[in-house]
Amino acid sequence: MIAVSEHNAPSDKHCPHNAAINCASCRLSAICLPLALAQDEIVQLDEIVQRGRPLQKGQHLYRENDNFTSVFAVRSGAVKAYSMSDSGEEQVTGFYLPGEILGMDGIGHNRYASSAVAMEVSAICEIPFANIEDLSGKLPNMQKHFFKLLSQEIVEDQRHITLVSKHTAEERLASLIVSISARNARRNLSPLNIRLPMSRTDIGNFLGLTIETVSRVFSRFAKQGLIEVDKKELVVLDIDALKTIASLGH
Amino acid sequence: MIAVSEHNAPSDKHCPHNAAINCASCRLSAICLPLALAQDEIVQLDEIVQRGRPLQKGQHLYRENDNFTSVFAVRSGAVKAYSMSDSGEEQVTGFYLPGEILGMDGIGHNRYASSAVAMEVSAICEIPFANIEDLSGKLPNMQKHFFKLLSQEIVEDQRHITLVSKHTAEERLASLIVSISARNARRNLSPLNIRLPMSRTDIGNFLGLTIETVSRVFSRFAKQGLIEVDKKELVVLDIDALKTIASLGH
DNA sequence: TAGTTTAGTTGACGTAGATCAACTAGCCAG
DNA sequence: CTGGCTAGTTGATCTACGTCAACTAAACTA
Repeated sequence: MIAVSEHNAPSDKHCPHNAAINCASCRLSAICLPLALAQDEIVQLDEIVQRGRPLQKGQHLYRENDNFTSVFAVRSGAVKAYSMSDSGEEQVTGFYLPGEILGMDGIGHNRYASSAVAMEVSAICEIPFANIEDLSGKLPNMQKHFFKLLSQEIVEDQRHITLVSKHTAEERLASLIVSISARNARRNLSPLNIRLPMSRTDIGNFLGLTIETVSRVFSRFAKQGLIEVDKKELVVLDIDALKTIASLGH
Repeated sequence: MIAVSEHNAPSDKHCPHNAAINCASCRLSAICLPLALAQDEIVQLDEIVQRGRPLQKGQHLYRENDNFTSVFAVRSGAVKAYSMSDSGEEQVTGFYLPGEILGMDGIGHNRYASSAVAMEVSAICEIPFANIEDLSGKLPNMQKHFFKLLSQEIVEDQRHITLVSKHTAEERLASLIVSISARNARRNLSPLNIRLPMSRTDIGNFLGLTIETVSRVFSRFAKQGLIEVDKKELVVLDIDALKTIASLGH
């Protein structure tokens, strides 16, 4: 009934898992490499980007404490990053959708600080970091771009701290829905028909809530006519109401 | 009775507020510029670092949405960073002690994402970011150093997310005490005699707790013989117990 | 096609920490 | 020294969310 996913059967040449044999023609480049780079600079970047076989659901891109070698761009599908604390609990640190870049937490100590796993079949671009450093020394725009990417992740993480430490369950979930909706819009997908690639458990973990609370809040939003939910398919009926809830003070 | 602070009366030439007329002789450089730079590279950095008058308590270093120009290193004193959400609540995003660097959240959008205010009289080094970018293009070690700094802040923020979303009040406060103790040790100050530069309100805000809960947990720790507290002076009696509590799963 | 497993929902109840409120101790102004 | 102000402490009560438990429905398998 609700059908949004663009990643179903990797079959023909138009399939996003195989499309985009280079950065210049990749329709995600506007997200992945915003404004920063000139045409000839993109060509240089293109030479260092590696495009592997699609990852199956559940396959890892890297694991916590692996040697840091590369950052990764999601081309299609969806990836979850999570880390394990001393005490053994899992903390989901982020969801990465097409056009988004992950793995930068590994730069600081030459080891990934989190693990990354495909939540569904995903195509990934791998960018060896040594080459980024090289290229950044030569291309000021490239350097600037990665400084920005890192800085933006800091700002997002700090917003997330506010979210989980000062906001109610409803505000947290509304905020996640609004975020995914906006990221869909950025890729020219419907901001109102959303396929959630992650489980309720992952959502709860990410938002600092239990699975039961997530489920209850989904039900409550549905009862209030803000959304329709059917498993992982989500129809947003009143995005403005959700935005209001999301930015409500505590 | 307990006296730890090194920042009392800025008076003579040995006062840390005025000391260190250059990076090479700054006793904090080991924290501020770890390993990365060669001697002659430090000299180049030194030329772009600006050292202003000491900031008085309550004075701002920058404010949220100000144009981003520089990052800052704390030379003495202590600085608090905080941001304001749409809904108007304050979120303390970090405490910065001597040798630590702040302001990097401004790189991403050319505006600071937070405000920074001195919690006590503080001496600050200002490093214009345009110069850092320049120098990073020339000195690979410099570039690498700032990539690392940014990445480490991401990792810390993610740990903080785990702390506030999955840990109890006792675990959060123990974690903060252990962190400040370790940062004291790094500067060759006593890890057990600590002066907390921030108010209970700031601690609570940072940890996602109310001031009352912070107060109660301090009292409980004292009753258990783990610490002695007198206002902002803190004596750690059992650091191992605190470390155990801090890393306890939820 | 029955039987098991896995993901999610819903309800009843318990609890950590928030809220509200009273109180104490410095500390500055006059 | 007195009165008001600010920062912190402590107690009594309330509540949002966690916990525990029962249930439903796909999806997997044998």
